[in-house]
Amino acid sequence: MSPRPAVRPGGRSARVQRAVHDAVRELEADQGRAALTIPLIAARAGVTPSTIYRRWGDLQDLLADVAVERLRPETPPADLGGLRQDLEAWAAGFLEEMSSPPGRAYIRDALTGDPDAGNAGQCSAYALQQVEVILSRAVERGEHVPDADTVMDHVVAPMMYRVLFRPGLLDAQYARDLVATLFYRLMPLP
Amino acid sequence: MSPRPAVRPGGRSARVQRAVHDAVRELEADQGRAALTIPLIAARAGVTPSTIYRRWGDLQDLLADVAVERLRPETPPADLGGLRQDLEAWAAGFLEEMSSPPGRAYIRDALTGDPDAGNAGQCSAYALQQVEVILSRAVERGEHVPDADTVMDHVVAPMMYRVLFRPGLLDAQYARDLVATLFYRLMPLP
DNA sequence: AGCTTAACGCAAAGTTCTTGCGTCAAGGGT
DNA sequence: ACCCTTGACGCAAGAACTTTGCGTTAAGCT
Repeated sequence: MSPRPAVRPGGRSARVQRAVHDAVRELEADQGRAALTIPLIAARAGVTPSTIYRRWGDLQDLLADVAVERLRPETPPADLGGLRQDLEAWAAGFLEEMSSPPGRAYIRDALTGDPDAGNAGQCSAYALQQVEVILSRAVERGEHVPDADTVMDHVVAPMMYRVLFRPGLLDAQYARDLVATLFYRLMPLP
Repeated sequence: MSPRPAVRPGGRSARVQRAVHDAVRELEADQGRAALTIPLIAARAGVTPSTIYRRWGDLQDLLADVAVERLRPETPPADLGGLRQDLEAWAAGFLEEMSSPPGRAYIRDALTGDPDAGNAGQCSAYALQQVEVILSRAVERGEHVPDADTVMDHVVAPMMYRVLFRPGLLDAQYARDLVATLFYRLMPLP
């Protein structure tokens, strides 16, 4: 995993981490990402630069840490009463969030400087978890459901691919089309 | 697009670009990516650091430029006589290349520091082009073929998603399984 | 051949990064 | 409740990297 701290999560360390994360978000909003430097962030957070260098390593690692936190879903997927509706709504919201400029920036931050894909893996785990909530609710209703990996491969992956590699080919309908393809062609036969 | 030069592609500029690109690859092989710095690259290439700063901006932009060049396919996809065989072979080779440590590193380099996804878009265009070669050959044979975008969404995208977000879930069989799913479930009905 | 101008080298100034050392406080034990 | 151990922080000096102005070179054009 990346240099996520959490070694001694007590009072002071936690305070520093929060101050630094807040400083990153404030400066990012104020000055834009290109203006971010570690000395600047440290000054805003009220710590010395060397503290950040020691805990996070470099700017990329710090931004990756912040990005993963920002990409964590805040609420479970809405329950609309049926698998198809739940998946469509979740996929549309997910695509909306990920294709926005800040969303794309966070994804790229989470991907960079991360040889073993620890941060990126965490993001994928968040999405997988949301999908599994939707699927297990559908199972309880007695619906036929696809594998979570099938949803990841044929709904989440195409959206993320276009977000990262082919921006401009994205709208809310695309998410619904992928779910439709999942239902009409990829669903296990009942 | 990124600060790719090409403004005055004449003798000297071309020489400098080649020397710098070569220096990046040599140092990357010798010392590892973590050791790369612009002054080091400049020294190896026989230019002054300011030349690199002016032409490429920073290390990320330079690495992205090198990565796109390295990710350009060197040969058209093999013609094995049938769409399914061609796609399976190409997908397996593509996955093999992209999932290798250097492959993943190049992809991440191409993605980073690239707000408008110019470099990443180029990589996707390379893959699309290869797919289109395979598909148009199949059309000439009179085979039924899927859309290129369908192949991108349901074969290329899942592979790239796992390369970036879920390493460890990858083997050559996965590529073949995706092509099999394309054929049995996603193909247009004849 | 001469002209125009993008691109390069050099060097100085500014900023960022690294590192050693002393200090502080979190977590744990007596 | 108090002390002990140790990870984390602040400070400051030194090193490395980045930026920038200016003179020079050579590519592309007429």
